[in-house]
Amino acid sequence: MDEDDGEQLALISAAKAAARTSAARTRVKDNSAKPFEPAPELPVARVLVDVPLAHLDRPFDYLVSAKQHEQVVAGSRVKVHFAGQDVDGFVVDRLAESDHEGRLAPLRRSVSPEPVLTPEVAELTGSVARRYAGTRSDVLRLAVPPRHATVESRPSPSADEPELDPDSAAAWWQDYDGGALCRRLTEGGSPRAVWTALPATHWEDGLAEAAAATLASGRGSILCVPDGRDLERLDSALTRTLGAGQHVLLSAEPGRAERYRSFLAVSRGAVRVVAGTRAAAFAPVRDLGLVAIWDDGDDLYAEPRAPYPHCREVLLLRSHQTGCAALLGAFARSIEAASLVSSGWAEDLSAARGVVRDRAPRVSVTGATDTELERDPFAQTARLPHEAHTTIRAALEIGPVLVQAPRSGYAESLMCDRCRTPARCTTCTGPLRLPNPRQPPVCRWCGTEAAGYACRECGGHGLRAPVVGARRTVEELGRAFAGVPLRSSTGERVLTDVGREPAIVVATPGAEPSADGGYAAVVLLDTWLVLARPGLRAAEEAVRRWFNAAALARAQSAGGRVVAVGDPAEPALQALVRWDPAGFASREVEERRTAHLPPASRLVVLTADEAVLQEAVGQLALPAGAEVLGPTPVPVASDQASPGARLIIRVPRRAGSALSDTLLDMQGVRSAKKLSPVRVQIDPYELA
DNA sequence: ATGACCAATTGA
DNA sequence: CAATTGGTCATG
Repeated sequence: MDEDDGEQLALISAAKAAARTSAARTRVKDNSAKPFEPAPELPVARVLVDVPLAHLDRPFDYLVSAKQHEQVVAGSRVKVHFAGQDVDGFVVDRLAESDHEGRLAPLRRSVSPEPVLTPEVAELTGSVARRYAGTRSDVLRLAVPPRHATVESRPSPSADEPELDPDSAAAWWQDYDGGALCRRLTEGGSPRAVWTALPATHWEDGLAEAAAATLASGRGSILCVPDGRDLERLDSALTRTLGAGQHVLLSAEPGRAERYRSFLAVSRGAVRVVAGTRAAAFAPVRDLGLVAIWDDGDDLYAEPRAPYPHCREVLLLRSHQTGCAALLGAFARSIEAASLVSSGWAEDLSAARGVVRDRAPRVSVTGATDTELERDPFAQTARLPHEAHTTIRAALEIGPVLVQAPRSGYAESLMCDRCRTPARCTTCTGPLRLPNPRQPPVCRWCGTEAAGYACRECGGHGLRAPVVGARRTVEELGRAFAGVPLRSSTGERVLTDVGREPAIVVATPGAEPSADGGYAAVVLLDTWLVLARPGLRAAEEAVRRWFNAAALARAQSAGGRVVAVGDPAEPALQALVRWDPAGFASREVEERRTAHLPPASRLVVLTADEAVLQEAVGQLALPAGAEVLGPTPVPVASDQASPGARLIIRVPRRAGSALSDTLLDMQGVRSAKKLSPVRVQIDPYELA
C-alpha cells in the first residue's frame, strides 16, 4: 500500500516536472532570438544567491554562456534571476554538469570577473553561519565589502620582497618562552597560544614581530584590534617592523573606496599582512599562517549585525579550518581565552613570575572598607582616599599620573549611601535611577516607583548616585592639585599619547593614553561600582579594564604605583594586586562551568512575542541535556514600549552544533511557512 | 520574497 | 459558470 502510494506520488511529480520543463523550454525558445550558446567548458556555475530566507540558504546552479565564460570564475559576482526578481550572487564553483534535475536558467549577467570570495572564505562563511544559526547571505555581507568599480579597474601595487631581520622577532618575544613561538612561526609551524603581555610593553610591536616571523615563512597574517586608536598604533608598529607597503588596514573608518582598495590588495595577493578591526577576520589573505587578536575581551569584537558572530570565534574557526597559528593576546585574560588554555587547545604564553614581578608596578587597594571610610570621611565625598591622594602627590614628582574614572553612564544606577549595595527594584530586581532629585527613584527596567526605599543589606534609606563621571573628577582633582596640568581623555576627545612631564590625566576606561616612559602612578576610581554593574561579565570586564590601565604604569623599580579605590577583600582586586590575570580568569572559567554558562555551555537567546516563542520551542529537536529558561518579558528601558519576550536555551558545549542545527531547521521551516520571525543569538556577549 | 498553480468559495 | 480568494509549493 505504501509502495503504491509512493509510486503514484512519484508519477505525479514526474509528470509535473515534465510539464514544467517543457514549459520552460518553449519559453526560452519563444523569448530569445538566438539559441543559447553555453560556455565551451564547465558550463554550470554554482551560485550563492543573496536572499535573506533561511530555507533558501543553499547554492543554486545556473548556465554560463559562451560570452560569460571568461568572466564567471569561482568567487566572482553575478546577477541571477531568482524567484521572479534579479538578485546578486557569488559564484562558488564552475562545474561540468549540475545535479539539479530540472532545467537550468542562464546567468543574468556577470557583474565583474574579480574573484572576491576565495574558496577558503566561502567555506568560512558557511561555518560561521552554521555556528551562529544564521544565513550565509548575512555572513557574506560581513565578509565581502561592497564593490567599487573605479577602484576595481586599477591594479593593486604588489608589496616588495620584505627585508626581515630573522632574529628580531625571537628577541622581542624572549621574555615569554625564550622566543620559541616566533621561531616556530618562522619555520612554518602553527602554534596556538594565549599570550599575557607583560605590563609596560608595547603589545603592538609583539604582534608586528609575530607577523614578521610568519611572513618569513612565506605566509600571511590577520591581526585584529578593538578600535581605530589601537589600529593606528599597530599600523606604525607594522611599518617599523616590516617596512612600508607590506601591510594594509581593514576597518570601517575610511570610505568605501579605500576599504575596497585595501580588500583587493589582499584578495589579489599583493599584500599578505592585514591589520584591522573585527571585519578583518574575514580578510581573504593568501597562504594564511597566523590569526591574532589583541584584547579579545573587548566588547567591540561582538558584531552587532545578524548573526552576531564574535571576531575571536571567527578567527578560531578559521584557525581550525586552515590549520594556521592563532595568538590571543591581552594584558588581562578573557574567560574564553582561559578556557582554550584549560582545554589544551592553546598553550599559555606568560612570562615567568619573576619577570612579571620585575616589570609590574606596585599595586595597592585602598579606601572602601567600612573602617577606612569611618576613619577617612574625605573618601566618601571626594572619592579620593588619603592613600590615593598621597600617592598622586608623590608620583607627580617623577612623572604623569593616570586617573581612570568610570564613564558617567554608570551613574544612572543608584546605591545605598551606607553600604554601597546597588539599589534594586523590589518588583523585578532591575537597577534604580533618579529621574530628577525631587522625585522618588524609578526602576530602569519596569518603571516601578520605589518610594520609601530600604536597602536589602543594611536597611538604610539613603541613596546616592555614586559616579561622578570624568568631568567632575577633573574638577575635583583640579581643586585638590592646583597648579598641576590636567588633561582629560574621554569618549568624545581621546588622547593617544602624553609626555613624560608631570600631569594628571583623567580618562574613561578604554580611552587611556599611553605615557612616554610609563605613568608614575595609575589610580583606579570607583572599582566597586564597576563590579556592581548588572550582567554576567561585570567582574571580567572590570578586571580587563583595570589591567589595561595599570599596564601603562612604570615598573615598581622605576617608582611605578597603582592604587585601586575599593574593597581589598574583593577577589578581582586581589588578582590585580598579585598581577595574576590568568589565575583570575581560570577561576571564572570554573564558576561558569558550575553555573552552566558559556564557554562551558553553549547558549542561545530567542527573542519574539511570547506566543511565538512557545511555538518556536515546539519546533526544536533539542539535544540531550538542554535546559529551557523562560520565556521572560524582555527587560526594556521604560521609555521604549516594545512588547516581546525572550527565552534562553543552554546545552552542554559538545551539543553546541546540534543546537545550531535544530535552530537552523526551525528558521528554515519558519521562513518557508512565513511565520513571524524569531531573533536567534548564540552566545551573545552580554549574557555569555 | 515572489510567482505559479490549484482548489474552494462567492456572486450573478 | 466566471471571478475571486486562500493555501501550498518551488525558486536552478
